[in-house]
Amino acid sequence: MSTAPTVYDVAEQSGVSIATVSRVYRNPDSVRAQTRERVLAAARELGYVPSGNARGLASRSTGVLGLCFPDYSDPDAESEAEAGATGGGDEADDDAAMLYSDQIIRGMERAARRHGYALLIAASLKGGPESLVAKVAGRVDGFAVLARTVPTEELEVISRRQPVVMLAGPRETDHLDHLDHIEVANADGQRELTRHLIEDHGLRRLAYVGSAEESPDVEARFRGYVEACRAAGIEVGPEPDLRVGMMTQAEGARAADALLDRAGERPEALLFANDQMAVGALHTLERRGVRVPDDVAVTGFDGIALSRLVRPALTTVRQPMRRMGEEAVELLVRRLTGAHGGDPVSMMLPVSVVRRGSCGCGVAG
Amino acid sequence: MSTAPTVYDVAEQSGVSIATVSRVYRNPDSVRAQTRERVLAAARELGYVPSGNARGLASRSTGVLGLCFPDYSDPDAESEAEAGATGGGDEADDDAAMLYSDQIIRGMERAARRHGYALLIAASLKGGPESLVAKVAGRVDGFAVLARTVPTEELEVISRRQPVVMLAGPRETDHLDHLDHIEVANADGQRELTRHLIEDHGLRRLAYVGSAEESPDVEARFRGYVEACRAAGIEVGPEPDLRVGMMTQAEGARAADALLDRAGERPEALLFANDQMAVGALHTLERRGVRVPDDVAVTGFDGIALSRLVRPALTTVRQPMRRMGEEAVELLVRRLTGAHGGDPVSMMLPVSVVRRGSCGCGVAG
DNA sequence: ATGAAAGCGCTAACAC
DNA sequence: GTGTTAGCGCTTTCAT
Repeated sequence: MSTAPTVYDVAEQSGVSIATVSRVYRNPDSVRAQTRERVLAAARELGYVPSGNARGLASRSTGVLGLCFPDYSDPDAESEAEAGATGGGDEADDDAAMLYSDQIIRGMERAARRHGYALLIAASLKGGPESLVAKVAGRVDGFAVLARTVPTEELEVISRRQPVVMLAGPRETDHLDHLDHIEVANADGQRELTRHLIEDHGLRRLAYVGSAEESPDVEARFRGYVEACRAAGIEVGPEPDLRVGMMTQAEGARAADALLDRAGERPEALLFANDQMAVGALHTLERRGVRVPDDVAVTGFDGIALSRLVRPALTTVRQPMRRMGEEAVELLVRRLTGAHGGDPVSMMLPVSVVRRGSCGCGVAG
Repeated sequence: MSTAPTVYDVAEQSGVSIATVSRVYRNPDSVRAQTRERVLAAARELGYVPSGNARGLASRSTGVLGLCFPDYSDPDAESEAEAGATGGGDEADDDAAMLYSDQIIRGMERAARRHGYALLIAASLKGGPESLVAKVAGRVDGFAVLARTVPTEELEVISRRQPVVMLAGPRETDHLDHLDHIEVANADGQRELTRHLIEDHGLRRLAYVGSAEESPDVEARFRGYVEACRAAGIEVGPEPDLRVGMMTQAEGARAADALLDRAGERPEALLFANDQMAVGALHTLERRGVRVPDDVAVTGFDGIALSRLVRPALTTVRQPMRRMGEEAVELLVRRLTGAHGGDPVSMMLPVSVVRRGSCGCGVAG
């Protein structure tokens, strides 16, 4: 790979100045047709491709939007799902491993495309002072970050310089007032799902499995659960019945074991703060010969693809991740085109309860 | 948004030279700890974020890999699938709309992440002389292109300057000898699927629906079909029984109509060159009261998520799109790290036949 | 319509 | 260890 040709090479080859070469690419109409052709011909011949970097540097804009997300590689989701959650070994399926972040990527890509932007995606990796965000931030016109991917303070700094929209997580009123923010109605969803279990299925002994890590989303879900219980006159403590470390299938499986082995009456329903745990629990339950939903109902949260593939299919709350990605782009684009003033936008996306077999509803899906 | 701070600002603020600031970020250990802290502190205070563009320009490398793909927005796939292919209206599902390209993106993202690269994705959009590739090419260290996304000659030019791997499509021996290339075993897959229909289900009156556009992949599939027929002593012409324009659900539906309305005996099996058409056909067949697979078998190709969701589930050939994305990155990374010499690599990924309801096999999935 | 020249913010030799 | 000095390839006034 010899050294790449530059504007200078093209200029020389076509007998014009570098300014003209530049114009040919940026604003073709400002150059006489004949000149333009000469330049284009030379460019073709030399194999000239404008350097995006040089361009970005000189023009301070890249035409690229970004997305940073945590390195969510849940080994379970990526392997177990592929190993065939449907029972058919040959059904090993990429789709089942579709993650959260993949849906957001899809949404952002589509929306970015509509607006003529490309999308730069990067998952966090541990690294020096040069964190992930910095890498992305330095290469895009604006970007979205999944909550808790990067230190808040870092975002604080960066968002002073370019549009940033925070995805999920709560609005952090403390420092990040100038950040746009999109979240989903976690509490609403979990409340409605819980209400469904209580009122429609007549269940009253419920157990909730949350997370040990600080996660505003997960806390909001628990809050919704509590609200629904109280509204129905069911007593609940201020804490989930169980908190697990990772919200993975493995932990969910363990959680189910723990809950069933507890002294006292067995719960009629196990509510998990996400689908992965619920799926893990399903495995445990099957292994122990506990029937779902007859002996115990199980519910998740998220609406990942896997939730529909397991048997029984998982009743859950679907988060509009794709839509979130789209809205993120819309927000960024609006900021970049100077729309809505300095006031930070904050939106909450509605979720929907998906009733499937694991709570005792029909066999849809 | 005031103007962003630069190395100069940080240097001044911390009383060092810009070179030192640069070192702190690129090679922290080459700077005395104390100095480093001062610099980092200043950076934090000023809200300094290194410019990826300036960096790329100066160092001629970006740490980013790219992917260009066609603007495949099949309106059917994106809307009809979401409208609930499963019958449950509430099952509106993002997953069903998972495209081809989304799987490749997933694969590339995972692999890129492992190697410390970010991924830049861009779908083609009509544009001036400044085509899509140029935009991507100018911002990445190397990239993958889905076949037929960009003019061959353009690729020819660019691939002289940076690693490019072509996805799908045949190797173009004419001009693009220095391009790496990954394709899937289209012919093998269609041949095996056809053999299955003939030998295992005893069907002999088959009809093949291909595409009118030039597509080497689609042609290879047809070739596999022909081979299987001939091997079984079934006569077939040199052309598909029908060629449609777009390979969309709508066209597939129309194709089914056309085939059923033809004079002569009704075919026992309808083989489509992709899943989307097959799904469209399923709709038509149901509308007309033709039972699948009892009256006629239907098969697709690709293994998109939707294929498993329709009823009956579609028998198809699964392409390892995700794996393709991963391999693409591996190839690019190897090139970038100077591995395997100038000789272009070409690999063919195996596919697998997925037997489901639409051909008369079990009810898996 | 086209050219000249001054950066854009950073890296990379090379000195010290 | 740290500073100096050239660029990297392009955009962009400002002239002409």
